[in-house]
Amino acid sequence: MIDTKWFDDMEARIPKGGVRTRFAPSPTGYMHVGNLRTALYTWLIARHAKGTFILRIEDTDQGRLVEGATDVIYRTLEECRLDHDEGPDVGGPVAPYIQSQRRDMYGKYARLLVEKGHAYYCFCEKTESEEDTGEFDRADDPCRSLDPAQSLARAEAGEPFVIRQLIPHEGTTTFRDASFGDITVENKTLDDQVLLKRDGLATYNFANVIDDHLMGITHVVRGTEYLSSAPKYNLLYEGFGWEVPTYVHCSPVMRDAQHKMSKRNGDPSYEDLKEQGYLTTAILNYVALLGWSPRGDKAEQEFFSLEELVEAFDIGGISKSPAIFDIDKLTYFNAAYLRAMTPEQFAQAAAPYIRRAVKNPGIKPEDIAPLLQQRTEKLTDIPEKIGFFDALPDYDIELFTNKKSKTNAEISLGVLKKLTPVLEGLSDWTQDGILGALTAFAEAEGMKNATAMWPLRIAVSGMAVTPGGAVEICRILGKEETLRRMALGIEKLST
RNA sequence: GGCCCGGUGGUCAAGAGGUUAAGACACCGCCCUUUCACGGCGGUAUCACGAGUUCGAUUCUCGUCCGGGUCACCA
Repeated sequence: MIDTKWFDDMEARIPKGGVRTRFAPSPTGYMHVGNLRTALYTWLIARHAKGTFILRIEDTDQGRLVEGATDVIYRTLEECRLDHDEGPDVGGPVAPYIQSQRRDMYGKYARLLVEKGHAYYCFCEKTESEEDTGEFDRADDPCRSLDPAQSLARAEAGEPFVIRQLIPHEGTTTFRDASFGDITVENKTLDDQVLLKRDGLATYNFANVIDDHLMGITHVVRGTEYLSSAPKYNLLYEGFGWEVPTYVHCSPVMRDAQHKMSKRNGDPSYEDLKEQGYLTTAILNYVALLGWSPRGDKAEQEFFSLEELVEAFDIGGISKSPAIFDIDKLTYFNAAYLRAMTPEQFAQAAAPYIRRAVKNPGIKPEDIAPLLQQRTEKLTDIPEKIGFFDALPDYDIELFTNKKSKTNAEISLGVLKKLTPVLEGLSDWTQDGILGALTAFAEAEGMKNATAMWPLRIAVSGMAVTPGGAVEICRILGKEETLRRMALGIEKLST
C-alpha cells in the first residue's frame, strides 16, 4: 500500500527556515524579456531576504526539448549575475533539480492524494467535445463517484487511466497573492484537472506543486497566467496537508497594449538585445523597473545596480498591470551606462566596434573612443559614425551650406582656400595647436568660429554630423590627410 | 461566453479622501557650443465613463466600457 517511510524521508529532506525561491524555466532556448524579469524578481526576493535561490529545469515536455537550451539559461543567469545556490549543476539538499529526473515521485504523490480522498482514477476516454469545444462538463465525470476500491482494482488490473483532482462542487476557495491580495472563487468554476496523465507522467501543474513543496519553496513567483489556476494549487496543498507558499504573480511584459512579448512576434530575447549592442547592466536596470517601482524615499531613483536592487526590492512595489516594453527607454539606460563608464572602460568596450569601421593602422581606436562616449547609445551604432576616418565619403556640396554657421558653398570655398596655407604652416598638430590656429584665423577674418570650422569639418569628414568637431577630426586624420581632403573640397566647390 | 485580474500623460510610473497630481523616457522650445551629442532651463500632455458614499472624490462602493489572463491527458 502506501509506503509511509518513503514519504517521511522526502519530507525530512525539506529545508526549513529562511526564504527559498525558485526560477523554473522550461528549456526552450529563448530567454525572453518577461522570463528574465521573472528570474530577476525571484532572485531579488531571495537575496533581499538573505534566502536561497534555486534553479529548476522543467523539461517534462520531451517533445519541446531544444538542443543547447539549458546552456542559454545558465549563460544568461551567469551574465546577469543571478547566481543560484541550488540547481542541476551545483546540486543541493533536495536534488535532483531537473524534472525529468523526478518523474517517479509524482505518481506516488498522485496515488497518495487518491488515498486521501482528493483525487480519483478516471477511466474516461478523451472525448471529441472535451478536446475541441471544451464544453465537456467535468462536474459530471462519472468516475468521480466510482467506488475507490473498485477503481484501484481496475487500475491495478491494467486498465488505462488518468488521475484527476477531486474538487468539491460546493463552497469557495480563497488564496492570497502577495501583490493581488485575497482572491476568492467558487469551487464549481474549477475543473477536475488531470494530475497524472495516461502515460503515467505528471502534468505541469501537478509536478509544480509537488516540486515546490519538496524543495521547500516559500515564495512562488510566476506569471499571472497562473492566477486562475492558483485556487486549484491551493486545494492540492490543502489536500496533502501542506503549508501553502506565498504566491507572487507578475503581470506580463507586453510588446503593445494587446500582445505579450514573444518569440513568435519576433520580439527580442535577452540574447538579441545583447547582440543589438545593449549592456547587461542596462537591460537589468530597465527590466527591473518594468513592472516594479521603488517607493518612499527611493521613489525617484531610476538607476540601480544589482546590489542596490537587492537592498531596495520589495514585493509590494510589483505592478499589477501589464507593462509595455519600451525600447527607447532601454536605449536611454544603455546610453547612460555607456557614459558612466570610465574612459578606459569605454575605450576597451568600443575598440572592436571602432576597428570594424576604421582599419587604417595609423588611427588608433583609443583616439576615437573619447569622441564617441558621449554620443553612443549602443555600441553597435559606432561603425556607421566613423567610417569617414578611413575613406572620405562622396558627399554633396549642399553640406557646406549651414545657416547657423553662416556658411554656403561660396563662403566655404573661400575659407578652405585661405585656411590651406594656415594649416600647411602649422607645426604644432595637436588639439590646442589646431584650435588656436583656427580661432586666430576666424578672428583675423572677422567671422564667427563656426564659419571657419563648418567648412573644414565638412571637407575632412564629408558628413553632416560627426562625432567630434573639426579640430578633433583634423588632429586624428593627421596633417597630410587633412590637407588632401581640403584640396578635394576646394576642387569640388570650384567646379 | 463563464470565471479571475487590471485601467493615473504616447510609454514606465509615484501618490493618496482635501496635492499646483511627483519623477523618468519620448516629443517640442531655448541656452551652451566647433556639427551632433552631453549638460542646463522651460514646455505640451494624465487620473476610462456614469452613478453613489462624503462637506469634499483620481483615491472608497456599484455599474458600464476597454484591456489582459484562463477555461488541455502543453508548459
